[in-house]
Amino acid sequence: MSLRYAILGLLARQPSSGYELTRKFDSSLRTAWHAQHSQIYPELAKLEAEGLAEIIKRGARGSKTYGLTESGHDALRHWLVEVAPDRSQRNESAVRLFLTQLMAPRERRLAFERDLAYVHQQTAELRLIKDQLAPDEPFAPQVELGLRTNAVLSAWLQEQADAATREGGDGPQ
Amino acid sequence: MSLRYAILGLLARQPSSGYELTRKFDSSLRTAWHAQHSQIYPELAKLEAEGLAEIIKRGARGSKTYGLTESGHDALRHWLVEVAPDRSQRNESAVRLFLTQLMAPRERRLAFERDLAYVHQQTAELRLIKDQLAPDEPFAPQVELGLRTNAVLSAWLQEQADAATREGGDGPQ
DNA sequence: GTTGACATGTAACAAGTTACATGATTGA
DNA sequence: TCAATCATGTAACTTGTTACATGTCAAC
Repeated sequence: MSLRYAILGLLARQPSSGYELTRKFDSSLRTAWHAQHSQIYPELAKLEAEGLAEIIKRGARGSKTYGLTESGHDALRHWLVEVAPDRSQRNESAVRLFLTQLMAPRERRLAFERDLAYVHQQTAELRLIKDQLAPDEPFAPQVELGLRTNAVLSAWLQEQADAATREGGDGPQ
Repeated sequence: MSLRYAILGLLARQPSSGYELTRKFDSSLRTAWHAQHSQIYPELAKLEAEGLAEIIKRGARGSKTYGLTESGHDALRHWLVEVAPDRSQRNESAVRLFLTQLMAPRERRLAFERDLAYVHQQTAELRLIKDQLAPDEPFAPQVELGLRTNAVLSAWLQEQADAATREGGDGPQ
């Protein structure tokens, strides 16, 4: 049911259309939860049918902006405060890291460098977000956590890439 | 298809039964991928039918120990080296962190403390694993990464819990 | 003898992906 | 007018969860 609450949470922060939610799942929620538009639209319809969300504006090109109803806010608060978190994860990159020792040093080095490039790019995006943050923005700590986590990850990946090189990964490049 | 490769990867590290794999998904792979036995047994059957895994031993209580075939090793290597990683994630705890500002200071503080307890417990488990690691164990760097990531996370959670307390979370305990 | 861990499986359902399908609006 | 982006939806399929179902073996 996390998709449902991720949507309720995004709508609580800012009323949005399905299209806008889809982009938010690809940007701000990228590192937390993934969803396609084909999953979002039916869920919005269900939320509306159950009275947790409502259409608050119909705009151009048939767009429908949804906002939370009172019971939507209640359901979200209840989930955040009372429901025990499900700690299970699905993270393919982590599976790959777990299995890197099965690769030859050269392939392993390349895999670490590929991940490093991804983390660097993500860090650049986070820095951009941080610089554009309004001074009263309550979202700053989450950005800070992302930057700190990325710093640790990228240092580790660099160490591992170097170790793989020493083991016979025939040097950088 | 990550489940398939997670299983192939675990079998490459060590031939195992479905029951043993189920426990590994709950322990060593806990922070990367989650799977129940009801998903693992049918997947093992498929892997065998496709010639990627084979039963190498039948033990007590009907247990079947699977190992990789040559083409199983090839499929795994191909995935690790050639297939572009899927970076999308499903992490409910991250969704919750993203939404913490929607809670009142008191509830927020309790949520951070709940997460802190979980991270502390997980850190203790990792330290235990680290101490029991054989000196030649190639898995040590992954444990180290877990410890470093947890250190960053727990420092951040503590800062956030303190901030929530200052905002009106009526003090620890 | 009965509890608990070991061990494997299936069926019904829910969640998520991929592909298909359609149409509006903007800017070059 | 053409391409890109905005905007919503559905259908077929795959993946994952929950619940049901069965049997073995060891220790108490």
